[in-house]
Amino acid sequence: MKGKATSFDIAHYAGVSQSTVSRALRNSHLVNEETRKRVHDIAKKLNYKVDKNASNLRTQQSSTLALLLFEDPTSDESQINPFFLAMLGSITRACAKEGYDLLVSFQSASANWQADYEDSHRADGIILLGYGDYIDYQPKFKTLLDQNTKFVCWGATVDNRPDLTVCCDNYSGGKLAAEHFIAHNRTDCAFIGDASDHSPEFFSRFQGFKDELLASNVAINERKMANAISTEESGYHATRSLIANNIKFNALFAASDLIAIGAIRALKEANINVPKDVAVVGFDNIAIASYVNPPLTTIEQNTTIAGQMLVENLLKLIREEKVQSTLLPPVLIARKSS
Amino acid sequence: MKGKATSFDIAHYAGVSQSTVSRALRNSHLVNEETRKRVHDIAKKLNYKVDKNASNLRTQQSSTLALLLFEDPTSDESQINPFFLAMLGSITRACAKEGYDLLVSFQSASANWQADYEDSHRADGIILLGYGDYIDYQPKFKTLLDQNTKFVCWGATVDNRPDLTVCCDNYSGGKLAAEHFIAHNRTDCAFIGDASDHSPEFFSRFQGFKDELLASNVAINERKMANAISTEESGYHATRSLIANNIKFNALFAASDLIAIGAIRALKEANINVPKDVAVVGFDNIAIASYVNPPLTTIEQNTTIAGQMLVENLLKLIREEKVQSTLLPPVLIARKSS
DNA sequence: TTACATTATGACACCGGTGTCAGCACTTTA
DNA sequence: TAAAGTGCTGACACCGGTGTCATAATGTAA
Repeated sequence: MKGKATSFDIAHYAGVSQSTVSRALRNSHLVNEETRKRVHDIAKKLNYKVDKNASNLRTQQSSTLALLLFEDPTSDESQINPFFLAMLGSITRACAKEGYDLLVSFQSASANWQADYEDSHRADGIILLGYGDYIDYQPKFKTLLDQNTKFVCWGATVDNRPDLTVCCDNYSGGKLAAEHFIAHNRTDCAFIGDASDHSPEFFSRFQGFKDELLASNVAINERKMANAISTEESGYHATRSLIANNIKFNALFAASDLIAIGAIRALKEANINVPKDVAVVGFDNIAIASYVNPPLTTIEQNTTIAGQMLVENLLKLIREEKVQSTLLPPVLIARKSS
Repeated sequence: MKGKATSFDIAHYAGVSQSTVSRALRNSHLVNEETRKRVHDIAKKLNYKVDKNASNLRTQQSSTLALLLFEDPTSDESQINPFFLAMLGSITRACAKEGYDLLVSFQSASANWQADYEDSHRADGIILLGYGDYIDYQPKFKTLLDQNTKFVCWGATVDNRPDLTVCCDNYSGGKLAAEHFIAHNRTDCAFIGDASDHSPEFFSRFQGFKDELLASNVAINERKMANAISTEESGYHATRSLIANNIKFNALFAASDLIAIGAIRALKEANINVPKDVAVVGFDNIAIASYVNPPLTTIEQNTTIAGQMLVENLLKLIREEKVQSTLLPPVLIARKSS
């Protein structure tokens, strides 16, 4: 036998038509039990596998989802944000469970990204994963919607389509951090992240944090805030600049764990003790968080559930079923950094 | 326009035949420059994308590679070995650079894993990634070879086919660790990993370690060795059992960083100071390694180059080009744990 | 003017499945 | 016994491209 076996080969050996082979292999009730079995046996013997290209072409669907991972443009090429890697793991698993394959692609968030996996019939739907830059994305989202492309995104919201977003309840997460500080009498708070609406997730975290503090009559001083993107480097530099400007605080809320880890490095360098002088709380609960010194208190986003929800919601969209807006509850994981 | 545009739609608008459209879009020199341009313009206007299923079916190739990630069966479902995640990142990037898509699939190493992506024409070749269990894999490898499936693997070797393996020079890596200990006068060494030939990568690391020590007339005591798979938990328990048995040592070589991190936890719990009482060296240089306390000295495997080589070698196999056996040089990264 | 390249295009088979329709053999109902 | 129903199968169009071959139009050499 040269090349791979086709259904015609099986038909030949089984003495039936190719149509019958196709039906038999898909366990159609239209075929006689005995021929069904014979066909299956021969298929196994020939190590036959359905040609997905032919099958997909005919049925116009691919049993495949595509994952677009947007990276912070400034992040080191070789290092990928560990939070997204964890998401990738759970998405892969969720896809496998649903019988879908997963195409993975990295995209630079700043670049003119492409989502043509669905256009080219390689995937039935697309998952967008990244710390969304709200404003730049909207025109792209609109194009996708216009083309009736099925997609869901993590974090970033799509105008008028809350059902397309799966997201941690960042606002509540921010409140949890503030509650934690208040409970420990640390009310001289700093914030590192991006408090503009450019980065919607960070923004919500900050809002929740601020509002909860205000509810206890504590205001956050604007000078005690510094911008950072979600990298260790960026958190380090932002914290250093606060310290350099002689800004004092006894609690620090970082918009992500990587930022928090960078912040702790900067604090250590300045001989500021964590948690004695400054309590630090991060966000995400990435794997590293429990290994750093001191172990990082953080607001956990459950990546297992998040990945599952993304896949489930996307499949519902593909099947034209109704999808609910999905907001996942964050949980505070107390460790020694606070 | 209902549904997605096809080449026939373009043909209609351009007033040419579908054949010409197909040629024009692929920039065949057979079409007139002017019509080529007209076709391209219309395609853009209709947001036309080639149907990959149709194209792949006809050309019998998919421009896609599949990545099978084998996990240690005992590892926590939600946590994926960070070393493999780093590899996944670099493989994804390497694929993108070569114009290939990447299908990702997780497999349980113990289960009866499937590599039918190539059989079903979903991928042109397969990359196998995992801490290989040498013995169980060989029959599978044979099946893949018999079917003329193109594949490369990380770590595990394939009988008589060194060209199918991309691998860190684990033996030299083990020697580096031993050299490091000898240079720091720490010759009472323990080893945690799997020194049997069940786990070929760990085995080579141990061999190099042992041989280098022997070259300095230092023998490693069999009692100072404990088995572990590559998880933090496993490293923790293995180290605890050494301590519980009152085994003494002033240097510890762990077969992977995760094991080393678990080992450090166990040592700390037993009030054994790292690095003062015991110097620890790991293997892999995963992202976490530089953040743990103390920062971990480790033997780095360059995942960026490794991923590139896997993809490059696989593409060469697909193109039926000659492939060289690929052994990547490890580098010792000295940090505070030693 | 005839013979022969060259250029640009269209017609058509083909990739390997899936789904529809027709038809045959056989059973059930009136 | 004719009509209607059921179970199983084969023929065939079709999905949307790609590659081959034939052909028409034009240019070039003999």
